[in-house]
Amino acid sequence: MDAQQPRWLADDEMQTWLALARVLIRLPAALDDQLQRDAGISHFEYQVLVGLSGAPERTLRMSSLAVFANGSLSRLSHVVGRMEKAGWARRTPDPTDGRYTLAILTDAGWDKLVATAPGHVEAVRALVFDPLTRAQQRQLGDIGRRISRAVDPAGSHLDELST
Amino acid sequence: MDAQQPRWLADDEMQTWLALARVLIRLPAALDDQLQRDAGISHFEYQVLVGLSGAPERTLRMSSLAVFANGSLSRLSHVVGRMEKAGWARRTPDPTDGRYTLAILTDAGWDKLVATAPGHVEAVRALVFDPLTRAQQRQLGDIGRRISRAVDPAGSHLDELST
DNA sequence: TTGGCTCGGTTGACACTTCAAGCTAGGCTG
DNA sequence: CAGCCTAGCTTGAAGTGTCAACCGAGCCAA
Repeated sequence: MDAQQPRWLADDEMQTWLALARVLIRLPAALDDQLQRDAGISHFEYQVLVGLSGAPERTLRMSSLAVFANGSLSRLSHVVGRMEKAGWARRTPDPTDGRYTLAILTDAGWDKLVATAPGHVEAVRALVFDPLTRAQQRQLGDIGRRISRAVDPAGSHLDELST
Repeated sequence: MDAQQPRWLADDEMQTWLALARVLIRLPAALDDQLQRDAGISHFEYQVLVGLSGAPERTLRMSSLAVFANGSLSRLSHVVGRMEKAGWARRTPDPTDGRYTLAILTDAGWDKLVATAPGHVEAVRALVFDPLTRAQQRQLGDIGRRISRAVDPAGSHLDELST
């Protein structure tokens, strides 16, 4: 690193940041790969399945589902469109307020999730939890919530959500 | 969560995983936004600039650069193509072995990085380091390296790299 | 030296995300 | 109750990453 190098981080911070940056890139890619390989779906689609499966009537408004799945409404609309073609979901206007659209998980969608979830959970365990001590697992939760709060002060209380 | 819900994680693990999942999605997005807004470049392009800036002669083989920037050779090729048009880099066959291509940072590219880095470092500090205690910062480094190693046992020793 | 092999790199087609514009239902204001 | 406004959602176009096929330089074996 030469003398004109723009101001950067202290050495130990740099090591931490490099490790984190690698995780930020590689971990989602690895999880996506596992889902793609074993189930032919993206992590985002998986989150949509999980979101709907945990909701009453297996039904959620598109806008709520978008928040849950951490994506834009536009992206969700495209994806649910594809999932409708696959027979995993269907859409219908909210009878109580026609401005909303309800996304509903079909039985086929439920079956898809049941078939997919164990393998994915296994991958999360293998890549995230198993390499860490119990103490580190707890630390990671706290650290994640703190960073979350810094990134998006408004939405981070959603961390308390159930599945 | 109803009784037929597919097997999932224990409650505390679930909380940790949800927090981490949020970070995995939102933190890169936030950092990308900052770079896009302030400098009009993606995080990947930024990494390319950093990689070249720290190399001898500000020059690196495409394949080494791809590893450093955590991306595929194909992606790098497209991106360096765009950066060449912007005048930030140029390419030339390696004189010592024509099979390799050398990517070289131009003065304009160097200037671009110098103009961009401080703001980006600031964002990393604000979103990652500031919300954590010193102890957590150290923990995060260790945790990151462990997960890194689990995700990609081959490449994770690169964590020891300097910029 | 010539033919085949390996591998770094490029290219073009396809898929997906994003962005901006548009549509429609319901609320609100006159 | 008529017209406007807001907001949820959809849609099509444009940009970007991925994938697979391809190209060409050097190596090696016959």
